[in-house]
Formats: sequence, C-alpha cells, structure tokens
Amino acid sequence: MAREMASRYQPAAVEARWYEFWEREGFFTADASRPGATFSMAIPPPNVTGVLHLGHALNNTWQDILARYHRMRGDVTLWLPGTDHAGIATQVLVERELSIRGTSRAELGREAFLKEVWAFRERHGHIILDQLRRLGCSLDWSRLRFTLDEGLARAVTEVFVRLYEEHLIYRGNYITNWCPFCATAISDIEVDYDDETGHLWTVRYDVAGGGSVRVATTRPETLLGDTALAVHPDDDRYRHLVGKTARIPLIGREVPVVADDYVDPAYGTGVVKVTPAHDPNDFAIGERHGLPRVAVIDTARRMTDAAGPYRGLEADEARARVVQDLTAEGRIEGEEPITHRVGHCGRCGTVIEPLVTTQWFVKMEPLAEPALHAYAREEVRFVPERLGRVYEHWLTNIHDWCISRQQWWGHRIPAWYCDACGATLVRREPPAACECGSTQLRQDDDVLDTWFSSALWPFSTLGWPDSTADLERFYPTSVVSTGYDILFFWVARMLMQGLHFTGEAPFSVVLLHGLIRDDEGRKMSKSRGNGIDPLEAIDAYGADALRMALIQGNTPGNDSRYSVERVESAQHLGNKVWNAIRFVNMRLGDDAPRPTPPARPADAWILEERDRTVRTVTSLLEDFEFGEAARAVVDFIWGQYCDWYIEMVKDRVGEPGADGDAARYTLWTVAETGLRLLHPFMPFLTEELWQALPHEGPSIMVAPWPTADAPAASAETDGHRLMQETVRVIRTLRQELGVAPQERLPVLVRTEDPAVEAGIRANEAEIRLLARVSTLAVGGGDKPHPAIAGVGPGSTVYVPLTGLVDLERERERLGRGLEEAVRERARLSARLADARFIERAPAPVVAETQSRLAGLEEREERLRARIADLA
RNA sequence: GGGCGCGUAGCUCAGUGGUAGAGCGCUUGACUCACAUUCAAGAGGUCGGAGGUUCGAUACCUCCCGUGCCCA
Repeated sequence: MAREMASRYQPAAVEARWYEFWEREGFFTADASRPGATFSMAIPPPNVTGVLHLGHALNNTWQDILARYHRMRGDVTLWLPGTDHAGIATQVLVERELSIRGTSRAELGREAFLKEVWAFRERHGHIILDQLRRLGCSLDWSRLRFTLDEGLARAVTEVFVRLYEEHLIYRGNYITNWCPFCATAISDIEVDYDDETGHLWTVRYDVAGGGSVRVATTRPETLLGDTALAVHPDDDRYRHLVGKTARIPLIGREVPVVADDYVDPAYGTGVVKVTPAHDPNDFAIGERHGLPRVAVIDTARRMTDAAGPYRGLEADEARARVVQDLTAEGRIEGEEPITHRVGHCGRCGTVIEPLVTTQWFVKMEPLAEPALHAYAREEVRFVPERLGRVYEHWLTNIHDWCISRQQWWGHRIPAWYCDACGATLVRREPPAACECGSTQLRQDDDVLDTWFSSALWPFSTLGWPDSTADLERFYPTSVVSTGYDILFFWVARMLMQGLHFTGEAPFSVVLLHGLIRDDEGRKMSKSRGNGIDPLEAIDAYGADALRMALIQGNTPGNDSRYSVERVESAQHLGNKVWNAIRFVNMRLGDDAPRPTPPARPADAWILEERDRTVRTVTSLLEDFEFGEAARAVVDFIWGQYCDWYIEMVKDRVGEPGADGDAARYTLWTVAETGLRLLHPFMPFLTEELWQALPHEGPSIMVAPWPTADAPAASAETDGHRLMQETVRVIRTLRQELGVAPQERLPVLVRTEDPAVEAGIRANEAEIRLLARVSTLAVGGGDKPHPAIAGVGPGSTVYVPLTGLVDLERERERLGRGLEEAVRERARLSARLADARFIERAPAPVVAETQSRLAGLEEREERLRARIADLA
C-alpha cells in the first residue's frame, strides 16, 4: 500500500535527507569519460570568508536549475564549486581578529600571519559551501577548488610569467588609487565615486615679472606639491601667461605655466594647479609636459618632508593649516561650497588618496581586442543582450590594470629583485641565483589582485596549464551566471584571459542577474540592517520555497524585490503540489498503472496540456526565462491538473474497468511528468513526492526530462474546453442565485449547433460533477420559465427555478456582457470592413478575426434574446 | 556631460506587432471526503504623455515628463 502522507508539506523534515542521498549516490559527479553532449559551468566563487546572501541564492538557484535541467536531458553535466581567497576582505577580517587579541600582522610577521589566515579559512571556509548545499545546489563536490590551491596557484604564476614575457605585464611608478585603510593600491574599477559637498577655494598665485593669477582648487593642501599651473591653449585670458612662471604660495617654489587641452576654461577660474603626484589628471598633464612629481602626502596620509613646514601633519590637518596660512597672507580670494565626485574604496569606503607608487600593471588593450572580436563574432552572447553593449563599451575604453596589492594573503608576485645588479627576474620557480651570479635575491613583497586569479577560474579549475581530461571535456564552459555588478571585475577579465591563454571564449553565454532589494526597493546593506539571511528563510519555509520566490517575477538583468509574502506564496505552492500527489497516492496502488489510452475527453485534454507545457517550459529554459518557465509549470500543475483534472476524475478513479484504468493511468503519468518538470525549480519537494509515487529509477534528478509525445486530439479537447466554459457559466449562475454548494441543480443547455450539442453530451459526466448538476438537458428544447440564464459558447444555459428570480440582477449581468460583446464586435467588424486590412494582414489573422466576429455576433444575439425574454 | 534601464491592476512585477496577464491585496460565497497554506465566483487597467511608422502599436522609431543605475 502507498505510504501515508501528512496533510501538510514539512520541508525541514526531508531536505537534508535528500541532499545527502544525492551526494552519496554520486549524482552530482560528472563523468568526463561518458559520451554524449556536455553542459558545464563554474560557480562564481564566493568569498571563502563570506556567508550566503540573497544575490548568491538567486544566482545559484538559476545555475542549479540549468544544471538539473541539463542533467535530466542526459547531458554530462558539470557544475564546479569553489571559493576565492578574497585577499583584502579576508586579510582585513583576520587583522581585526588579531587586534582584538592584542597583536597585529606586523608583530607576527608574514609567515605566522599567513598561518593565522589559513586557520581562519579552515574555520570559516566551509560555511558558505554548506549553505549552498542547503539551497539544494547540485554541485560536483569531488571537484571543489580554491583559488589558492596548488594547481590554481600554478595557473596564476604561469599566466603572470607568460604575460610578463609577452610584455603585457610591466612594473612602474604611476599614479594609483591608494586606500589608506586597506593600506594598498587598488584598481580603477574598485573605486566608487560619490557626490560629496566640499569647498572650492580660489587662491592667488603670483606670476614672475609681476601680476598674479587666481587658481581654483578643492584640495589646497596639495599646492605644496604643485609643479605647474595650466591653462587651456585657446583661452585668450591667459595666453600671455604660458611660458612664464608662477610662485607657489607659502613655499615660494617657482613653477611653469603650461598650456594643456585638459583644462576646462569654464571651470573655476580657468587656471588649474598641477600636482602630478596627487591627481590622476595632473599626472597625465605632468607626463605630457615633463613635469617633476613632488609627493607631499604619504601612504599613511601624512605630509612628507617635501611639504616643508607642514611635514608630519595628517593630511586633513594640513589642509586646515594651509587654508589658515593662505588666509593670513591674504591669498584666499574666495571659498564656495560645491559638490564634487569623491572616490571611495569599493571595499571599505575610505576616501581614496591618489598616490604615485611602484606597482605591477597589465597592459589591457592587446587583451581587450580579442575579447571585443569574440563578442562581435557572437562567440559569446549576453543575457540580457543590452549588457553586451555595456561590456563592449567598457572594453573599448579600457585602462591598464593595477594588479599588485600591498598585502600578504594571496598569490605572491613571482618576481625577484637582485640586490647586486638590480635586475628583475620573473620566474615560474624561485631562482637560485641572478644572471649576474649573485644569490642576493628578494622576492617581491606584494600579492596579486584576487580578481587576477578569478579571471582564470573557468580553466584553472579544470587543470590548466596541464591538458587534463576535464579541461578537454568541459572547457569552454557553457554558461557563466553572475550579477551584472561584476561584469567588469570578473566576466570581462575571464573573457580576456580565456581567449588569450586558451584561444577560446571561456563560456558562450553570460547570464546576468540584477540586485535583490528589500520589500521597499532599497538596496540591502549591512549598515542599513535590512539584509535578509537566506538561511533563515530556508529554515522557515524550505529551500524550494525560497528558490521559487527568488526566480518568480524576475527577469535577467533586472533588479527585483524580496518579500516574505512571496516566499509564503511559494510555500503554499509546495503544499498544493504535496497534496495533489497525496491525492494521487491515495487512489493508486504500489505499482505504476498500466499504460491505458484516454477513455474520456478529459484524459486526452490533460495529456495535451501536459505536452504543451513540456514544450513551453523547455523552450523557456533554453532561453533562460526562469520566472516564466516556473510560471508555466505552476499554471499547469495547479491551474489545469489540480483545479480541473483531479476534480474531474474523482468519480472515475476508484471504478474498475477500462474507464477507471484510463483515469488511474492518466492521473499518475501526468503527476509523474509534472514532478519532473518541476524538479529543477523545487528539487527537494519533487524528489520526496516522486519517491512516494510509483516510479522508475533511483532519483528524479537523474530521471529523463519529459518529452512531448502524446498525439494531439483536437476534436476531443475542443469538446472538453466547451465543457469548461459551460461549467463556468453554471457556476456563475449558482453564485448569483446563492445556491448552497451541495445542492444539485437541473440545467438546460440550449443550442442549435450539433457540434456543441455533441461536445456537451460527450462531457456530461464532468459537467454534472463540476457544476453539481442534477439533470442535464441538451439541445433545442423549450426555454424553461421561470429560469435564470447565462450565455456560453454556442449555447444559452438555463437553470429553471421554482423560487423567485432577481430579474434586475440578471438583466444587469447580461447587460454588462452585452456591452462588452457589442464593443468588441464593433471593433472587429470595423477592422474587417477595412479593405487594406483584408489585403495586407496575414491570412490566418484575417480568418481568426472573422471567426471571432462570428462568435461574438452569436453571443450578442443570444444575450439580446435572453434580455428580451426577461422583459 | 555620455550611455543604459524602468514607468502595465491597489502593491510587486511578467509579457506581446493582431482577445492585456500572474502573485499578493480587495469583494462575495463555501471548513465540498488531497489541500482553508484551500475551492468557487467577482470587481479592478485610455499599458507615463505627445507625435511618427504600420492594415493594425501597450510593444517598433522620435521627442517630452518622472525615476533609477553605470561611465566620465
């Protein structure tokens, strides 16, 4: 006998059990040697110290849907898990821990500090992975990777050395974005610009040979590092100054006045001070004019010796003092509040200090070019498409990438410097001696940007630079799915590195999701405290409910809102499906019913609906329309199967004989395929239910994806749909009459159309059951009187009354229907009266319009006739 | 300043060159033997505005308004 099922679905009781089962049975593991089609994805590696947030939950739900769908389709499916070492973030966390313990990174030294970080990683690294398990992610844990694993580290070194040898990596003294808090340089794209209020001071500089010039600045303390003033070459106001020198206030250094296109004559006074060591634009001007760089602020934001009397001061203090001193000398000619763009560290929010430091850079243009070509040749496409254009724009305007970080946690730069001859050696293995013979070699202290290793992820995880079986089989991967916010950080760089080192785009589809906001549309953030912990939602509602809540009502590239209501409604869905299967289970034996052809139109109809759903869902999944696909499955299971089919078979399913056999078989097979269709979306629930039903195979996750193979049976299903419409009409009448649900009513379906009559007769049992009809008369009999009536397709439906009819109400209802019919009929006849429409619109559209018009005319006539009867 | 989204039912959002949809909410009725986490019936929209293309536009184009983001 079938197992007893509770009347409510309890996800907590089943989820862990099935996940362990799947993992134990090896269903997640991809067999690289098995023939057939391949589907592969590398997970966007979450931070090893991080915890799952809703963005991860959405993204990994998408990926899991794809993985499970392709696995069911029979593809050799690899979804490779892993984490990244998150250099700066992790180091900051560990340093914070150390400071609580009263020590520090400096105190411990490099080796001991790294031991601490590895220990931290041991303690925290599994958390986010366990959370992915809770979400149901079908990741191949046998291939788990970490960016600092030996193999991946070797890939990083290999890439660094090769790029260096190809002159695509260089080291030099350039202006970089320095984060004083993280104590490292960061790349351009790690800087976020915010509008902030500040001041624009106008300072008077004396010009050699008499006169003076007014210069506007937002950072007066940097004037100590000025090495020029600049004006626009076409600015008549200042042309006479070009070539002269000006004297910097307070310190008296003489600097040239240069002409440069960069200067905006309309901004401030049209004269700018040039501080090449402390501003990226000034740095560029300095390069063009061969200006010296005078650094007056150091990496700790203290004033350097070059700041003369201000040396040793903290930078903000220096600003106050400089303004004060300038004021005392009468050199401040104005001070006005302004809003300007201030750069902040993307990680910690600290104001960025542009400084000239020695760093390693990747020359990007030669790498960007193939990445643009791959896009242009459609070797990689973006979902949604528009984000491809954003990618293109960024690559077209790319800047060199600062990859060195003044940190310890990460891939140490494989460069050694010779103390004896000053040579730089970039090597795969630590060199024993310099080419000059000296053994006095020091390795570069810095590590690489974490994104440098992430950029190699799709192939480093598969064993590159070795040519492994995995690399051969699973590279390039099929899809990468991530948030649009790391399009530049990660996706673009993977494409560039993948193309450069493997000659192929690392994936053919870039699938991008938006932000998950809170229920008021605000960004979730720690500081605002409006973040939702996905694990709490899973505990309360189950992973399946969270997954459905996240993917429904959301399309790639668009932000979406999270709300508890949505998760609740997804939970209700789970319960609905649970109870549907519970019903099926109660009516079936232990064995799968023998295949039996449809005995009634309802059977043919639901099979046809199922096949239509299979086609729809498959095609939507191929297009990454997860929300729509889920909607289609749910509409089928709930709206068609539960609301109609189950209700219709209740009388038949217990009966012996061919009719009962057909009901049992159809009930079962549709339930079983419905579960398979739902499985990628709700893996736990569907496994639990599938196992409870008669089934073939060890697990729904390795059962085949349904195919649409039932023969279309349109004549029968037309009759069925006629029946559904008729039932709706009768139900509306019942509602209007206020008839008790259990009371059975006599009904007359009056029609002159033999096809309608046949359709109704063929579905008489279903009408009786669903509309609770006692006697059903069909055909052209006399109109009953008194009665209440409604107009169905090709018929007028009468419920004879013994009691009183509220004529007014019925007239009103019919009047509303008539109005609508008239309006629509008028529209359609106008359209058909237009010769150009007949001439130019496609024939099927014209035909459809004609048949709709005929239907409406008939309906209108019936409504009018009934209203006339009422008078 | 340049670029890109978004504006559709009370709310949150799908969607489409040819009948405007869902979830939640709302109204009415029902604890009907799978499910009240349910069922049935119903109300509710000149698809932001104005032009244009088209036989036909909510959808395609242009401009405008509102709103958000990215890049400088």
